[in-house]
Amino acid sequence: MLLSVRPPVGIKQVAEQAGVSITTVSHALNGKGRLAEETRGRVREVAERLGYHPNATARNLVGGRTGMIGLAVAQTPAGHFAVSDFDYYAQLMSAATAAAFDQGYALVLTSGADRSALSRVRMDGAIIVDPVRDDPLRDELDRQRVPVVTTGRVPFEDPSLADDGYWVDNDHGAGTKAILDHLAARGAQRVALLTSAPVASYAIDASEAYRQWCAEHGQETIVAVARNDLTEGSGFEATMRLLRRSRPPDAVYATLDRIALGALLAAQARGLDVPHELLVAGCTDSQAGKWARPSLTALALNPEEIGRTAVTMVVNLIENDQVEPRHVLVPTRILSRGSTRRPGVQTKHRTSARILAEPPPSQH
Amino acid sequence: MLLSVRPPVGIKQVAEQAGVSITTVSHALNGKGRLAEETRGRVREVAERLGYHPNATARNLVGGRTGMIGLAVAQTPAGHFAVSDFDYYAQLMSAATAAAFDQGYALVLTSGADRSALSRVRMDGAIIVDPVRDDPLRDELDRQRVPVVTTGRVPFEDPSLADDGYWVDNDHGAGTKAILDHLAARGAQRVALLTSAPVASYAIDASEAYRQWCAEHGQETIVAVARNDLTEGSGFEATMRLLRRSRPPDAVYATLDRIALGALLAAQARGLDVPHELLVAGCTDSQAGKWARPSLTALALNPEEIGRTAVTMVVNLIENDQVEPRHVLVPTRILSRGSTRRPGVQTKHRTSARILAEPPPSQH
DNA sequence: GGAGATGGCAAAGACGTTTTTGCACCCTTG
DNA sequence: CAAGGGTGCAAAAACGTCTTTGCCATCTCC
Repeated sequence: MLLSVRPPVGIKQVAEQAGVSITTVSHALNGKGRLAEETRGRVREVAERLGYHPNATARNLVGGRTGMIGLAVAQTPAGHFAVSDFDYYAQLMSAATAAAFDQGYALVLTSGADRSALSRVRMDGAIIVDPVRDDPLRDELDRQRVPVVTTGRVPFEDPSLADDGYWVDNDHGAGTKAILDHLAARGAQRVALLTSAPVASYAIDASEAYRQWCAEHGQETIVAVARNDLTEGSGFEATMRLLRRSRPPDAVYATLDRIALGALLAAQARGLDVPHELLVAGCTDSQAGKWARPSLTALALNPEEIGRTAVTMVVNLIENDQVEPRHVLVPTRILSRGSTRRPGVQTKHRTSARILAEPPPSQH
Repeated sequence: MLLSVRPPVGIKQVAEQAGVSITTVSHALNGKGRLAEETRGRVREVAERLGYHPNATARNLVGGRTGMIGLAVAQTPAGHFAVSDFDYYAQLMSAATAAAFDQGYALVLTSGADRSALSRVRMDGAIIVDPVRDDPLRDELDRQRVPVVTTGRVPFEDPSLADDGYWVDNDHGAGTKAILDHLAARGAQRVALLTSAPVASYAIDASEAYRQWCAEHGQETIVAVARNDLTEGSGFEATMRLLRRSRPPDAVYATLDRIALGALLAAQARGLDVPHELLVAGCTDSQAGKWARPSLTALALNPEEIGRTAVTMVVNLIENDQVEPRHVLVPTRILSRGSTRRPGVQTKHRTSARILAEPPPSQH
C-alpha cells in the first residue's frame, strides 16, 4: 500500500482548482451571495470531484453552533444505569437519534454525572433523561446558557414547587389511575403499590396518584419501596414483604417493569397463581414483559414519542430561543396482557389513557 | 426573570481579570510554557471564579481533533433497525459509551446510511456496527482518513477475500459449532439452521460453520432463510416452512434471538413441545429470551466486550495511528436454558465456548 | 563586570470556515 | 449620455483557542 500523504482538501484547494476565490466557493456551496448559476455549478462540480467536505469544526466556530445535542443518560445517587437495562431508555434514545438527525443535529451521548462533559464537547442543547435534583451537569449547562429539556421532571420534595424548566413527561397521574381502575375492574380489592425511591418524578407522581385513588375508592394504601438497584431481585424481595403481611394485597402495580417481573417471580415462589390469585401490572412496556408467562400487563409510556418531542423542543429552543408549550404531557396507554386477564371482564374506558388489546402472537 | 445578557467568558476575560496576557492564561491552564507556579495558581483561580471553560470548538480547530467517536448503528439494504429492536445493540452501545468516556472521548450517534454525517460532525474515529458492503459512510470515512473499526466484518461474497480492515468480532464459527454440539448432546439428530440473508458477516460465518459441522457429523443440511425484517414474525414463518417438511428437523438453531423466539411460537402453533419434541436455540442473549417459556438457550455474544474493545481499538488508531492486533475475536458462551433442557443430559465441553448454567430465577 | 543561560511574558500567526465590505463592470432609465 | 441600480467577485475580518517567536529582565558563572 502506498503511503500517499494526501493533503486534506479544503475550501482553498477547491478555489484554486475552480479558479475562483474562496468566498465564491463558500457562496456557491451554501447558496449565499450573488453568483452566476454557471459559476455555482462549476464550483459545485469541482468540489464534488475533489471530494470536498467543509470542515465541521471551522464551520461551527464561526457559526457558534455545533449541531450537536447532548443526551445525558439516566443516573441516580446510587450510580448510573446502563441504558441497556431498560427497553425504555433504548427506545427513547433510538427515537431521539432519528429525530435529531432529521432536524440536522447529531446526538452525543454523555454521562449525567460528569460536568466536564461540556468542556469536551460543545453542544447546542441537551436532553437530560430522568433528571435528579442538583444535577451538576444541569448546573453547568445553565451557566453556559445551553438550553436543556428534561424527560421527566426534576423531582422536588415539596410538591408545591413545580419544575418550571422545559420538560416532556408522561401523564403519570392519569396513567396510574387508569391502571388502578384496570385492576379494580378485574376484581382487585386491595391494590398494592410497588415503587422505587422517589428520586425521579415518575415515582413521586405514581405514589401521589395512588394515594388519591385509594382515598377516592376507600382503599387502604399498601406501599412497598423496592431496593435502589431496581432489578427483578429487588422487586421479588419487596413483593415477598407484601405477601407475607397478615392481609396481603390481591393486586400489585409496580412503577417499573423489572420490579413487576420480580413480583411475578415472587407470586410464583409463594405458589400464587397470576392472574387468578394475584393481579400484577407494571409501568413501562418491555420485551421481557411481553414474553413473561403470564405476559405482563403494562402501562406503556411511549418513549419514542417522548424522545422525539424532547428533540423537537430543544431544537426549537436552540433555533428560536423559545418553545411553546414549555411542558408537554405524552399520553400513556394500557397494554392489557395475561397478568391481569380474568374471564368475563369488560374493559372500562375511564380515563384519557387508551386501552389496547394485546397484539397477536406472531407480532408480539 | 431578568434578561441578563451575560457575555460568554472566554480566555480574554480571564486574562483581563488576572492581569496577564491570554498566552499566559493558556499556558497556565494547559500546563505548558514556563510560568511561575504562583502565576499558574492565580490564573487557575480566576478561571475557576469566572466559570471559564475553554471553547471546545476553537480548541478542536487548532488541535485538529474533536474528541468524538462516531457510532454508526446497524443498517441493512432493507432499511435500518431501531437500536431498541435488539438488546445486543443497546448493550454494545451502552458499554461503548462508558468506555469512550473513560478514555476522554464522547460517542456521537450517526446513521450509517447517511454519508453527510461527516460534514455535520467531525469525528476522530468511527465504529460501524455490523457493516454491510459498499457502505457509503465507510467510503467517506476512508477518504477523509478517519480511522474506522467495525464490529463484525464486512461480508464479502467470496469467502477467500477477508476483511483486512480493523474489526472486532465474535468467533461465530466456534460458537456455532459449540451450540450445534450442545443440541446434538441433547439428542438432536436433524438440526436445522434458521438464518437471515447474508448481509452481515455473522450470518455467513454461522452458515459456513453449520455446513462444516453437518459434513463432519454426516447430517443433512436443513436451512431456512428468514424474511429480512428479522422479527419474531419472520422467524415464525420460516420455522413453519421447516416444520411442514416431510422430514422436519428435531432441533432449530437461529442466528438471531427474535427469530428463535418466532421458532418457539411456531412450535407452539404446531403443538410441538419444546424442548421434548423440538429443541430451540438462538444467537444473542436477550431479556425476551430469558423470560420466554420455555426460556431460550442462547449463544451469548458479549456485546459489552465488543463495544469496549472497538472503542479501545479506535482510540489507539486515533492516538497512535496503529493498533495490534488488527482483528480481535471475542469468545462466545452458551447460556443453557429451558428450550434445550432434557433430563439426564450431561454438558459436554467440546469447544472453547464456556458453558454456563442458567442463573437462579430471582436473578434472571 | 560581562557573557551566557534562564525565567516570564506579549505579540502574532495559524486552524478552516462564513460573513461583511467594497470594488469594478454592465445595464437600464430619463 | 450621465446617474442609478443591479451583478459578479475578491479581500478582509471574525470565530476562540493554542503555539511559536521573540523580547526583556534577572540570575549565574568565570
